[in-house]
Amino acid sequence: MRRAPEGLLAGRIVECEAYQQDDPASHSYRGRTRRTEVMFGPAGFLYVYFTYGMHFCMNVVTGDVGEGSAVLLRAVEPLAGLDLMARRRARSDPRLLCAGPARLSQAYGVTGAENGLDLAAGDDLFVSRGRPVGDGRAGISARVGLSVARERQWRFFEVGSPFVSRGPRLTGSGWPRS
DNA sequence: CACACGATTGTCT
DNA sequence: GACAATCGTGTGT
Repeated sequence: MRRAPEGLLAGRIVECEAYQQDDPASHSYRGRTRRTEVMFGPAGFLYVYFTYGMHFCMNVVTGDVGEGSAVLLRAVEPLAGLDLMARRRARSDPRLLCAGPARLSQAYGVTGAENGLDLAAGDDLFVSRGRPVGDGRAGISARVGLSVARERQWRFFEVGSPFVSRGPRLTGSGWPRS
């Protein structure tokens, strides 16, 4: 849920990935740096990183203080504020509003300014329990876009949802098996 | 200080 | 499927 001056946004998380410190693919793998500072803080805070010179991606910090773990939010099923999302994304197809970590951040208006935000502190940005993924609809696969640690099946998504991002490119054109 | 690269996306072939 | 866009970050000299 996102409450901003421009309007109210709501969505249901349908895809995410886990990253922890003992994980070559994690930003926290090589220890604490200025960029990964938030990852090593308490759980429930927002870790936003900037990549490819133009994109922001958001994570929810999950571990104990000093640990360096987080969950990357990769896709959301838009529920409210689709018009605002469409304006920010310059696209109106609901399936392309929040399907992908950078698309999601753009639709939600999340940038580096939100890095380190306490998700439990107020109602500007937070995660709450919504409609759960149905029985047998929880997909598991390797994480997307990595060149290392491909053996770790730490991507979780709702099978068949039109709102998830594309599957791992290196494994072919189809969806990974659940 | 120099340099290679990235938890991506959009567009074109 | 291929590739450009675009710059902060981490590493090495």
